[in-house]
Amino acid sequence: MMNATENINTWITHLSAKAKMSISVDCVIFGYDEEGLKVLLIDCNMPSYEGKKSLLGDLVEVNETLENAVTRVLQKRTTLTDLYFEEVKSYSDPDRHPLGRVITLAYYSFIKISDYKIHDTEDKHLEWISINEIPDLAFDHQKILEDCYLRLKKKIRTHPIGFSLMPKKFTLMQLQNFYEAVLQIKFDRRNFRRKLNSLDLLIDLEEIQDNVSHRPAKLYSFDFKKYNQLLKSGDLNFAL
Amino acid sequence: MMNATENINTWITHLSAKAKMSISVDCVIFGYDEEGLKVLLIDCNMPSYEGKKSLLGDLVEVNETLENAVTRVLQKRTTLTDLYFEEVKSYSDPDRHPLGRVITLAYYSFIKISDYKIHDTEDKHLEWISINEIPDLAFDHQKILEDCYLRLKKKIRTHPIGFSLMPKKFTLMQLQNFYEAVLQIKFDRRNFRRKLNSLDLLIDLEEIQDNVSHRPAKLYSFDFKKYNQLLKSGDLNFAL
DNA sequence: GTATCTTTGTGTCGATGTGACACGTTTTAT
DNA sequence: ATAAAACGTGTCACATCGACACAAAGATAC
Repeated sequence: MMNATENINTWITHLSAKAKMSISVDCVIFGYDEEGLKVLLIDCNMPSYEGKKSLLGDLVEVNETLENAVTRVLQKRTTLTDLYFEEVKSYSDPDRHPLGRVITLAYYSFIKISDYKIHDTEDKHLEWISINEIPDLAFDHQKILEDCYLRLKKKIRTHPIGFSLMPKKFTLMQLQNFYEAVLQIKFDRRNFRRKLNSLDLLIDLEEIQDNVSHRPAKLYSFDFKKYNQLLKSGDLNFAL
Repeated sequence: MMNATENINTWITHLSAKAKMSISVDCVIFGYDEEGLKVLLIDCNMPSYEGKKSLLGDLVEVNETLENAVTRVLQKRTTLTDLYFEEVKSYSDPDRHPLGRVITLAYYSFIKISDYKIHDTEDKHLEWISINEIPDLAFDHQKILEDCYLRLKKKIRTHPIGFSLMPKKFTLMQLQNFYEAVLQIKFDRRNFRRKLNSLDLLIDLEEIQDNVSHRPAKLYSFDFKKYNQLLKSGDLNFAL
Protein backbone atom coordinates (compact mmCIF):
# COMPACT_ATOMS: atom_id res chain seq x y z
CA MET A 1 0.00 0.00 0.00
CA MET A 2 1.19 3.46 -0.83
CA ASN A 3 2.36 5.69 1.91
CA ALA A 4 0.52 9.00 2.00
CA THR A 5 3.51 10.81 0.62
CA GLU A 6 4.74 8.18 -1.76
CA ASN A 7 4.49 9.02 -5.42
CA ILE A 8 6.52 9.28 -8.58
CA ASN A 9 8.30 12.32 -7.25
CA THR A 10 9.13 11.24 -3.73
CA TRP A 11 9.78 7.83 -2.26
CA ILE A 12 9.23 5.07 -4.75
CA THR A 13 12.28 3.06 -5.71
CA HIS A 14 11.37 1.34 -8.93
CA LEU A 15 9.02 1.61 -11.84
CA SER A 16 6.51 -1.18 -12.11
CA ALA A 17 6.50 -2.96 -15.46
CA LYS A 18 2.74 -3.15 -15.18
CA ALA A 19 2.36 0.60 -15.48
CA LYS A 20 4.33 0.90 -18.69
CA MET A 21 2.73 1.82 -21.93
CA SER A 22 3.40 3.00 -25.44
CA ILE A 23 3.63 6.66 -26.38
CA SER A 24 3.22 8.03 -29.83
CA VAL A 25 3.31 11.40 -31.49
CA ASP A 26 0.78 12.39 -34.12
CA CYS A 27 1.55 15.25 -36.47
CA VAL A 28 -1.00 17.38 -38.19
CA ILE A 29 1.10 18.57 -41.11
CA PHE A 30 -0.60 21.62 -42.54
CA GLY A 31 0.44 22.72 -45.97
CA TYR A 32 -0.34 25.79 -47.99
CA ASP A 33 -0.29 26.53 -51.68
CA GLU A 34 -2.32 29.00 -53.66
CA GLU A 35 -5.21 26.54 -53.75
CA GLY A 36 -5.60 26.81 -50.01
CA LEU A 37 -4.91 25.09 -46.73
CA LYS A 38 -4.37 21.34 -46.78
CA VAL A 39 -3.42 18.54 -44.43
CA LEU A 40 -1.12 15.62 -45.18
CA LEU A 41 -2.92 12.34 -44.53
CA ILE A 42 -2.04 8.70 -45.02
CA ASP A 43 -4.12 5.62 -45.70
CA CYS A 44 -4.74 3.50 -42.68
CA ASN A 45 -4.99 -0.21 -43.29
CA MET A 46 -5.30 -1.31 -39.74
CA PRO A 47 -8.18 -3.70 -39.11
CA SER A 48 -11.33 -1.84 -38.10
CA TYR A 49 -10.06 1.36 -39.71
CA GLU A 50 -9.48 0.01 -43.20
CA GLY A 51 -10.16 2.54 -45.90
CA LYS A 52 -9.90 5.49 -43.57
CA LYS A 53 -7.13 8.01 -43.51
CA SER A 54 -5.06 8.99 -40.54
CA LEU A 55 -2.53 11.50 -39.36
CA LEU A 56 1.16 10.80 -39.52
CA GLY A 57 2.60 9.50 -36.33
CA ASP A 58 4.91 7.02 -34.79
CA LEU A 59 5.84 5.38 -31.55
CA VAL A 60 8.31 7.24 -29.39
CA GLU A 61 11.48 5.25 -28.88
CA VAL A 62 12.94 4.72 -25.44
CA ASN A 63 15.97 6.88 -26.01
CA GLU A 64 14.42 9.89 -27.68
CA THR A 65 12.36 12.86 -26.61
CA LEU A 66 8.92 13.53 -28.02
CA GLU A 67 10.46 16.37 -30.01
CA ASN A 68 12.99 13.96 -31.48
CA ALA A 69 10.16 11.69 -32.49
CA VAL A 70 8.27 14.53 -34.15
CA THR A 71 11.37 15.63 -36.02
CA ARG A 72 11.84 12.06 -37.18
CA VAL A 73 8.26 11.76 -38.41
CA LEU A 74 8.36 15.11 -40.16
CA GLN A 75 11.62 14.37 -41.87
CA LYS A 76 10.49 10.95 -42.96
CA ARG A 77 7.26 12.25 -44.43
CA THR A 78 8.32 15.55 -45.92
CA THR A 79 12.11 15.15 -46.34
CA LEU A 80 12.32 18.60 -44.78
CA THR A 81 14.37 19.33 -41.69
CA ASP A 82 14.15 22.17 -39.20
CA LEU A 83 10.43 22.47 -39.55
CA TYR A 84 8.44 24.55 -37.16
CA PHE A 85 6.17 22.48 -34.94
CA GLU A 86 4.26 22.93 -31.75
CA GLU A 87 2.81 20.61 -29.14
CA VAL A 88 -0.93 20.82 -28.78
CA LYS A 89 -2.21 18.28 -26.28
CA SER A 90 -2.36 14.70 -25.18
CA TYR A 91 -4.98 12.07 -25.98
CA SER A 92 -5.10 9.28 -23.49
CA ASP A 93 -8.35 7.37 -23.61
CA PRO A 94 -7.34 3.81 -22.68
CA ASP A 95 -9.34 2.50 -25.63
CA ARG A 96 -8.21 4.97 -28.23
CA HIS A 97 -5.94 2.53 -30.08
CA PRO A 98 -6.96 -1.01 -31.09
CA LEU A 99 -3.47 -2.43 -30.59
CA GLY A 100 -3.38 -1.55 -26.92
CA ARG A 101 -2.60 1.25 -24.60
CA VAL A 102 -1.09 4.08 -26.59
CA ILE A 103 -1.07 7.61 -25.29
CA THR A 104 -0.41 10.12 -28.00
CA LEU A 105 0.79 13.69 -28.07
CA ALA A 106 -0.49 15.82 -30.93
CA TYR A 107 1.72 18.29 -32.74
CA TYR A 108 1.13 20.46 -35.72
CA SER A 109 3.53 21.73 -38.31
CA PHE A 110 3.08 23.98 -41.30
CA ILE A 111 4.96 23.81 -44.59
CA LYS A 112 4.98 25.26 -48.05
CA ILE A 113 3.55 22.54 -50.29
CA SER A 114 5.87 23.50 -53.12
CA ASP A 115 8.85 22.59 -50.91
CA TYR A 116 7.41 19.15 -50.36
CA LYS A 117 8.48 16.12 -52.34
CA ILE A 118 7.26 12.58 -51.93
CA HIS A 119 10.06 10.97 -50.02
CA ASP A 120 9.64 7.40 -51.02
CA THR A 121 7.79 6.10 -54.03
CA GLU A 122 6.20 3.46 -51.86
CA ASP A 123 4.33 6.23 -50.13
CA LYS A 124 1.50 6.23 -52.61
CA HIS A 125 -0.83 6.52 -49.70
CA LEU A 126 0.19 10.00 -48.68
CA GLU A 127 -2.06 12.78 -49.83
CA TRP A 128 -2.69 16.47 -49.32
CA ILE A 129 -6.35 16.96 -48.48
CA SER A 130 -8.06 20.33 -48.40
CA ILE A 131 -9.05 21.44 -44.92
CA ASN A 132 -12.60 21.67 -46.21
CA GLU A 133 -12.69 18.11 -47.48
CA ILE A 134 -11.36 16.09 -44.59
CA PRO A 135 -12.97 12.64 -44.63
CA ASP A 136 -13.71 10.53 -41.56
CA LEU A 137 -10.41 9.70 -39.96
CA ALA A 138 -9.19 6.67 -38.06
CA PHE A 139 -8.76 6.57 -34.28
CA ASP A 140 -9.47 9.91 -32.57
CA HIS A 141 -7.73 11.77 -35.35
CA GLN A 142 -10.77 13.83 -36.23
CA LYS A 143 -10.69 15.42 -32.82
CA ILE A 144 -6.91 15.81 -32.92
CA LEU A 145 -7.10 17.55 -36.25
CA GLU A 146 -9.81 19.90 -35.02
CA ASP A 147 -7.86 20.80 -31.91
CA CYS A 148 -4.69 21.42 -33.89
CA TYR A 149 -6.49 23.51 -36.45
CA LEU A 150 -7.97 25.68 -33.72
CA ARG A 151 -4.52 26.08 -32.23
CA LEU A 152 -2.99 26.98 -35.56
CA LYS A 153 -5.65 29.61 -36.15
CA LYS A 154 -5.03 31.13 -32.76
CA LYS A 155 -1.28 31.08 -33.21
CA ILE A 156 -1.20 32.57 -36.66
CA ARG A 157 -3.13 35.63 -35.56
CA THR A 158 -0.56 36.57 -32.97
CA HIS A 159 2.69 35.26 -34.41
CA PRO A 160 3.92 35.84 -37.92
CA ILE A 161 4.58 32.14 -38.51
CA GLY A 162 2.97 32.30 -41.90
CA PHE A 163 5.57 34.37 -43.69
CA SER A 164 7.94 31.50 -44.29
CA LEU A 165 5.17 29.92 -46.33
CA MET A 166 5.04 32.83 -48.75
CA PRO A 167 7.18 33.01 -51.87
CA LYS A 168 10.30 35.12 -51.29
CA LYS A 169 8.59 37.95 -53.13
CA PHE A 170 4.89 38.28 -52.64
CA THR A 171 2.10 40.75 -53.12
CA LEU A 172 -0.10 41.99 -50.33
CA MET A 173 -3.00 40.23 -51.99
CA GLN A 174 -1.18 36.89 -51.86
CA LEU A 175 -0.55 37.51 -48.20
CA GLN A 176 -4.17 38.36 -47.59
CA ASN A 177 -5.29 35.26 -49.48
CA PHE A 178 -3.04 33.19 -47.26
CA TYR A 179 -4.56 34.56 -44.05
CA GLU A 180 -8.05 34.24 -45.42
CA ALA A 181 -7.44 30.62 -46.41
CA VAL A 182 -5.97 29.62 -43.08
CA LEU A 183 -8.39 31.53 -40.90
CA GLN A 184 -11.39 31.03 -43.16
CA ILE A 185 -12.46 34.62 -42.76
CA LYS A 186 -12.40 37.62 -45.06
CA PHE A 187 -10.48 40.79 -44.42
CA ASP A 188 -11.20 44.23 -45.74
CA ARG A 189 -8.42 44.92 -48.21
CA ARG A 190 -7.66 48.44 -47.07
CA ASN A 191 -7.70 47.59 -43.39
CA PHE A 192 -5.51 44.55 -43.97
CA ARG A 193 -2.92 46.64 -45.76
CA ARG A 194 -3.00 49.34 -43.14
CA LYS A 195 -2.40 46.71 -40.47
CA LEU A 196 0.47 45.07 -42.26
CA ASN A 197 2.11 48.39 -43.00
CA SER A 198 1.82 49.49 -39.40
CA LEU A 199 3.75 46.39 -38.31
CA ASP A 200 6.66 47.65 -40.37
CA LEU A 201 7.92 44.15 -41.05
CA LEU A 202 7.52 44.15 -44.81
CA ILE A 203 10.23 45.30 -47.16
CA ASP A 204 9.01 47.12 -50.26
CA LEU A 205 11.12 45.55 -52.98
CA GLU A 206 10.28 48.34 -55.44
CA GLU A 207 9.46 45.67 -57.97
CA ILE A 208 6.19 44.75 -59.55
CA GLN A 209 4.53 41.58 -60.72
CA ASP A 210 5.19 40.32 -64.19
CA ASN A 211 3.01 38.46 -66.66
CA VAL A 212 -0.32 39.30 -65.17
CA SER A 213 -3.14 40.46 -67.35
CA HIS A 214 -4.08 43.40 -65.20
CA ARG A 215 -2.36 46.11 -63.24
CA PRO A 216 0.68 44.49 -61.62
CA ALA A 217 0.99 44.58 -57.84
CA LYS A 218 4.00 45.67 -55.87
CA LEU A 219 6.21 42.95 -54.43
CA TYR A 220 7.29 42.69 -50.82
CA SER A 221 9.47 40.43 -48.74
CA PHE A 222 9.37 39.72 -45.05
CA ASP A 223 11.97 41.31 -42.82
CA PHE A 224 13.04 38.21 -40.90
CA LYS A 225 16.02 40.03 -39.41
CA LYS A 226 13.87 42.75 -37.88
CA TYR A 227 11.33 40.18 -36.81
CA ASN A 228 13.93 38.21 -34.89
CA GLN A 229 15.20 41.36 -33.23
CA LEU A 230 11.71 42.32 -32.13
CA LEU A 231 11.12 38.78 -30.93
CA LYS A 232 14.22 38.89 -28.76
CA SER A 233 13.52 42.32 -27.36
CA GLY A 234 9.96 41.27 -26.56
CA ASP A 235 8.49 44.21 -28.46
CA LEU A 236 6.75 42.13 -31.07
CA ASN A 237 3.19 43.19 -31.29
CA PHE A 238 1.67 41.15 -34.05
CA ALA A 239 -2.08 40.78 -34.13
CA LEU A 240 -4.48 40.23 -36.98
CA MET B 1 12.77 -3.13 -41.19
CA MET B 2 9.89 -0.76 -41.35
CA ASN B 3 8.04 -0.41 -44.57
CA ALA B 4 7.87 3.16 -45.79
CA THR B 5 4.27 3.47 -44.77
CA GLU B 6 4.33 1.43 -41.62
CA ASN B 7 3.82 3.34 -38.42
CA ILE B 8 1.67 3.45 -35.34
CA ASN B 9 -1.29 4.61 -37.37
CA THR B 10 -1.14 2.25 -40.31
CA TRP B 11 0.15 -1.28 -40.62
CA ILE B 12 1.85 -2.48 -37.49
CA THR B 13 0.22 -5.38 -35.74
CA HIS B 14 1.60 -5.30 -32.25
CA LEU B 15 3.22 -2.98 -29.75
CA SER B 16 6.77 -3.87 -28.88
CA ALA B 17 7.39 -4.31 -25.16
CA LYS B 18 10.73 -2.63 -25.67
CA ALA B 19 9.13 0.67 -26.55
CA LYS B 20 7.01 0.86 -23.43
CA MET B 21 7.63 3.41 -20.75
CA SER B 22 6.13 5.06 -17.71
CA ILE B 23 3.99 8.16 -17.89
CA SER B 24 3.33 10.51 -15.07
CA VAL B 25 1.38 13.67 -14.48
CA ASP B 26 2.81 16.56 -12.48
CA CYS B 27 0.49 19.16 -11.06
CA VAL B 28 1.40 22.70 -10.25
CA ILE B 29 -1.25 23.44 -7.67
CA PHE B 30 -1.48 27.20 -7.36
CA GLY B 31 -3.25 28.58 -4.33
CA TYR B 32 -4.34 32.04 -3.40
CA ASP B 33 -5.08 33.70 -0.11
CA GLU B 34 -4.81 37.32 0.88
CA GLU B 35 -1.08 36.88 1.44
CA GLY B 36 -0.56 36.19 -2.24
CA LEU B 37 0.02 33.46 -4.76
CA LYS B 38 1.49 30.18 -3.55
CA VAL B 39 2.32 26.75 -4.86
CA LEU B 40 1.80 23.43 -3.10
CA LEU B 41 5.09 21.52 -2.89
CA ILE B 42 6.16 18.29 -1.24
CA ASP B 43 9.48 17.09 0.15
CA CYS B 44 11.37 14.80 -2.17
CA ASN B 45 13.43 12.11 -0.48
CA MET B 46 14.56 10.32 -3.56
CA PRO B 47 18.31 9.70 -3.67
CA SER B 48 20.13 12.52 -5.44
CA TYR B 49 17.26 14.92 -4.76
CA GLU B 50 17.14 14.57 -0.98
CA GLY B 51 16.21 17.79 0.74
CA LYS B 52 14.65 19.31 -2.32
CA LYS B 53 11.01 19.91 -2.91
CA SER B 54 8.99 18.73 -5.86
CA LEU B 55 5.64 19.11 -7.52
CA LEU B 56 2.83 16.69 -6.86
CA GLY B 57 2.57 13.96 -9.37
CA ASP B 58 2.01 10.32 -9.89
CA LEU B 59 2.32 7.56 -12.41
CA VAL B 60 -0.56 7.12 -14.79
CA GLU B 61 -2.20 3.75 -14.42
CA VAL B 62 -2.88 1.54 -17.41
CA ASN B 63 -6.62 1.89 -17.26
CA GLU B 64 -7.00 5.61 -16.70
CA THR B 65 -6.68 8.75 -18.79
CA LEU B 66 -4.20 11.46 -17.95
CA GLU B 67 -7.13 13.55 -16.78
CA ASN B 68 -8.20 10.75 -14.44
CA ALA B 69 -4.69 10.68 -13.02
CA VAL B 70 -4.68 14.43 -12.46
CA THR B 71 -8.06 14.28 -10.76
CA ARG B 72 -6.72 11.51 -8.54
CA VAL B 73 -3.62 13.47 -7.57
CA LEU B 74 -5.58 16.65 -6.93
CA GLN B 75 -8.12 14.90 -4.80
CA LYS B 76 -5.50 13.05 -2.82
CA ARG B 77 -3.55 16.21 -2.10
CA THR B 78 -6.27 18.75 -1.58
CA THR B 79 -9.33 16.62 -0.74
CA LEU B 80 -11.15 18.79 -3.24
CA THR B 81 -13.01 17.41 -6.22
CA ASP B 82 -14.06 19.05 -9.45
CA LEU B 83 -11.07 21.34 -9.53
CA TYR B 84 -10.24 23.31 -12.59
CA PHE B 85 -7.05 22.15 -14.27
CA GLU B 86 -5.37 22.54 -17.60
CA GLU B 87 -2.71 20.64 -19.51
CA VAL B 88 0.40 22.62 -20.24
CA LYS B 89 3.01 20.49 -21.95
CA SER B 90 5.09 17.35 -21.94
CA TYR B 91 8.59 16.82 -20.62
CA SER B 92 10.34 13.88 -22.16
CA ASP B 93 14.10 14.07 -21.76
CA PRO B 94 15.13 10.40 -21.50
CA ASP B 95 17.26 11.26 -18.46
CA ARG B 96 14.82 13.44 -16.64
CA HIS B 97 13.96 10.87 -13.97
CA PRO B 98 16.56 8.85 -12.05
CA LEU B 99 14.35 5.76 -11.78
CA GLY B 100 14.14 5.32 -15.52
CA ARG B 101 12.24 6.48 -18.52
CA VAL B 102 9.32 8.59 -17.32
CA ILE B 103 7.59 11.02 -19.62
CA THR B 104 5.51 13.51 -17.72
CA LEU B 105 2.65 15.78 -18.62
CA ALA B 106 2.40 19.00 -16.67
CA TYR B 107 -0.91 20.40 -15.48
CA TYR B 108 -1.78 23.35 -13.35
CA SER B 109 -4.70 23.89 -11.07
CA PHE B 110 -5.74 26.84 -8.95
CA ILE B 111 -7.53 26.71 -5.61
CA LYS B 112 -8.60 28.89 -2.74
CA ILE B 113 -6.19 28.10 0.07
CA SER B 114 -8.91 28.52 2.66
CA ASP B 115 -10.79 25.61 1.09
CA TYR B 116 -7.73 23.42 1.47
CA LYS B 117 -7.27 21.02 4.35
CA ILE B 118 -4.35 18.68 4.95
CA HIS B 119 -5.77 15.37 3.85
CA ASP B 120 -3.65 13.01 5.84
CA THR B 121 -1.68 13.81 8.94
CA GLU B 122 1.23 11.88 7.53
CA ASP B 123 1.54 14.57 4.90
CA LYS B 124 3.74 16.76 7.00
CA HIS B 125 5.83 17.30 3.98
CA LEU B 126 3.28 19.29 2.04
CA GLU B 127 3.68 23.01 2.12
CA TRP B 128 2.35 26.15 0.45
CA ILE B 129 5.30 28.18 -0.79
CA SER B 130 5.02 31.74 -2.02
CA ILE B 131 5.60 32.11 -5.72
CA ASN B 132 8.40 34.52 -4.88
CA GLU B 133 10.20 32.08 -2.61
CA ILE B 134 10.36 28.91 -4.66
CA PRO B 135 13.50 26.95 -3.72
CA ASP B 136 15.47 24.73 -6.06
CA LEU B 137 13.23 21.89 -7.05
CA ALA B 138 13.92 18.25 -7.87
CA PHE B 139 13.93 16.83 -11.41
CA ASP B 140 12.98 19.37 -14.09
CA HIS B 141 10.29 20.79 -11.86
CA GLN B 142 11.74 24.29 -11.88
CA LYS B 143 11.14 24.49 -15.59
CA ILE B 144 7.72 22.90 -15.30
CA LEU B 145 6.70 25.38 -12.66
CA GLU B 146 7.91 28.31 -14.76
CA ASP B 147 6.04 27.09 -17.82
CA CYS B 148 2.85 26.54 -15.86
CA TYR B 149 3.08 29.92 -14.21
CA LEU B 150 3.48 31.61 -17.58
CA ARG B 151 0.46 29.71 -18.81
CA LEU B 152 -1.60 30.65 -15.78
CA LYS B 153 -0.74 34.32 -16.24
CA LYS B 154 -1.74 34.20 -19.86
CA LYS B 155 -4.96 32.35 -19.10
CA ILE B 156 -6.11 34.54 -16.28
CA ARG B 157 -5.93 37.67 -18.40
CA THR B 158 -8.37 36.32 -20.93
CA HIS B 159 -10.61 34.03 -18.91
CA PRO B 160 -12.27 34.89 -15.64
CA ILE B 161 -10.97 31.77 -13.92
CA GLY B 162 -9.98 33.76 -10.86
CA PHE B 163 -13.42 34.58 -9.59
CA SER B 164 -14.04 31.24 -7.96
CA LEU B 165 -11.03 31.99 -5.76
CA MET B 166 -12.64 35.11 -4.36
CA PRO B 167 -14.85 35.11 -1.27
CA LYS B 168 -18.53 35.04 -2.19
CA LYS B 169 -18.70 38.74 -1.43
CA PHE B 170 -15.66 40.75 -2.30
CA THR B 171 -14.61 44.34 -2.83
CA LEU B 172 -13.12 45.61 -6.03
CA MET B 173 -9.89 46.22 -4.16
CA GLN B 174 -9.70 42.55 -3.13
CA LEU B 175 -10.22 41.60 -6.73
CA GLN B 176 -7.53 43.98 -7.88
CA ASN B 177 -5.15 42.63 -5.24
CA PHE B 178 -5.79 39.15 -6.54
CA TYR B 179 -4.91 40.05 -10.11
CA GLU B 180 -1.90 42.02 -9.02
CA ALA B 181 -0.63 39.10 -6.94
CA VAL B 182 -1.08 36.54 -9.67
CA LEU B 183 0.20 38.67 -12.52
CA GLN B 184 2.80 40.50 -10.46
CA ILE B 185 1.92 43.80 -11.99
CA LYS B 186 0.09 46.88 -10.72
CA PHE B 187 -3.14 48.23 -12.13
CA ASP B 188 -4.42 51.76 -11.97
CA ARG B 189 -7.38 51.64 -9.62
CA ARG B 190 -9.72 53.72 -11.71
CA ASN B 191 -8.89 51.95 -14.94
CA PHE B 192 -9.26 48.56 -13.28
CA ARG B 193 -12.70 49.44 -12.00
CA ARG B 194 -13.77 50.85 -15.33
CA LYS B 195 -12.69 47.64 -17.02
CA LEU B 196 -14.46 45.37 -14.58
CA ASN B 197 -17.62 47.42 -14.75
CA SER B 198 -17.62 47.37 -18.51
CA LEU B 199 -17.58 43.56 -18.46
CA ASP B 200 -20.89 43.67 -16.65
CA LEU B 201 -20.22 40.41 -14.83
CA LEU B 202 -20.21 41.75 -11.30
CA ILE B 203 -23.34 42.00 -9.19
CA ASP B 204 -23.51 45.00 -6.90
CA LEU B 205 -24.76 43.48 -3.66
CA GLU B 206 -25.68 46.89 -2.24
CA GLU B 207 -23.86 45.94 0.89
CA ILE B 208 -20.72 47.38 2.38
CA GLN B 209 -17.78 46.05 4.33
CA ASP B 210 -18.01 45.76 8.08
CA ASN B 211 -15.42 46.12 10.80
CA VAL B 212 -12.91 48.11 8.83
CA SER B 213 -11.38 51.21 10.32
CA HIS B 214 -11.84 53.36 7.27
CA ARG B 215 -14.45 54.04 4.65
CA PRO B 216 -16.09 50.66 3.93
CA ALA B 217 -16.08 49.43 0.37
CA LYS B 218 -19.02 48.12 -1.59
CA LEU B 219 -19.36 44.38 -1.92
CA TYR B 220 -19.81 42.51 -5.17
CA SER B 221 -20.32 38.97 -6.29
CA PHE B 222 -19.54 37.33 -9.58
CA ASP B 223 -22.38 36.60 -11.97
CA PHE B 224 -21.54 32.98 -12.76
CA LYS B 225 -24.87 32.46 -14.48
CA LYS B 226 -24.31 35.30 -16.92
CA TYR B 227 -20.71 34.22 -17.39
CA ASN B 228 -21.75 30.72 -18.40
CA GLN B 229 -24.32 32.10 -20.82
CA LEU B 230 -21.72 34.33 -22.45
CA LEU B 231 -19.29 31.43 -22.56
CA LYS B 232 -21.82 29.29 -24.40
CA SER B 233 -22.83 31.98 -26.82
CA GLY B 234 -19.18 32.74 -27.53
CA ASP B 235 -19.63 36.42 -26.75
CA LEU B 236 -17.31 36.43 -23.80
CA ASN B 237 -14.83 39.20 -24.23
CA PHE B 238 -12.73 39.17 -21.10
CA ALA B 239 -9.34 40.81 -21.21
CA LEU B 240 -7.28 42.48 -18.54
C1' DG C 1 -17.17 66.56 18.80
C1' DT C 2 -13.43 67.97 16.11
C1' DA C 3 -9.45 66.77 13.79
C1' DT C 4 -7.02 63.26 11.60
C1' DC C 5 -6.23 59.03 9.32
C1' DT C 6 -7.06 55.56 5.92
C1' DT C 7 -9.15 53.80 2.08
C1' DT C 8 -12.99 54.29 -1.16
C1' DG C 9 -15.12 56.09 -5.31
C1' DT C 10 -15.26 58.79 -9.30
C1' DG C 11 -14.39 61.62 -14.60
C1' DT C 12 -11.70 63.70 -18.31
C1' DC C 13 -8.54 64.22 -21.92
C1' DG C 14 -5.48 62.91 -25.51
C1' DA C 15 -3.72 59.15 -28.17
C1' DT C 16 -4.37 55.07 -30.60
C1' DG C 17 -6.57 51.42 -33.13
C1' DT C 18 -10.62 49.50 -35.74
C1' DG C 19 -14.47 48.68 -38.80
C1' DA C 20 -16.99 50.44 -42.62
C1' DC C 21 -16.84 52.32 -46.92
C1' DA C 22 -15.80 54.08 -52.88
C1' DC C 23 -13.21 55.59 -56.57
C1' DG C 24 -9.45 56.60 -59.66
C1' DT C 25 -5.18 54.07 -61.66
C1' DT C 26 -2.55 50.75 -64.20
C1' DT C 27 -1.98 47.23 -67.21
C1' DT C 28 -3.58 43.66 -70.67
C1' DA C 29 -6.69 42.02 -74.13
C1' DT C 30 -9.74 42.86 -77.89
C1' DA D 1 -10.07 53.26 -78.42
C1' DT D 2 -12.41 50.67 -75.12
C1' DA D 3 -13.38 47.29 -71.81
C1' DA D 4 -11.97 44.21 -68.23
C1' DA D 5 -9.51 43.09 -64.07
C1' DA D 6 -7.14 43.85 -60.18
C1' DC D 7 -4.36 47.38 -57.73
C1' DG D 8 -3.82 51.21 -54.41
C1' DT D 9 -5.37 54.66 -51.48
C1' DG D 10 -7.99 58.04 -47.14
C1' DT D 11 -11.60 59.44 -44.01
C1' DC D 12 -14.80 59.37 -40.42
C1' DA D 13 -17.16 57.66 -36.40
C1' DC D 14 -16.42 54.93 -32.54
C1' DA D 15 -14.35 52.30 -28.78
C1' DT D 16 -10.54 51.55 -25.82
C1' DC D 17 -6.53 52.86 -23.00
C1' DG D 18 -3.27 54.97 -20.09
C1' DA D 19 -2.42 58.82 -17.21
C1' DC D 20 -3.90 61.55 -13.68
C1' DA D 21 -6.25 64.24 -8.58
C1' DC D 22 -9.58 65.14 -5.26
C1' DA D 23 -13.65 64.75 -2.41
C1' DA D 24 -16.41 61.40 0.60
C1' DA D 25 -17.04 57.87 4.25
C1' DG D 26 -16.24 55.82 8.35
C1' DA D 27 -13.07 54.84 12.46
C1' DT D 28 -10.00 56.48 15.90
C1' DA D 29 -7.58 59.54 18.94
C1' DC D 30 -7.59 63.40 21.49
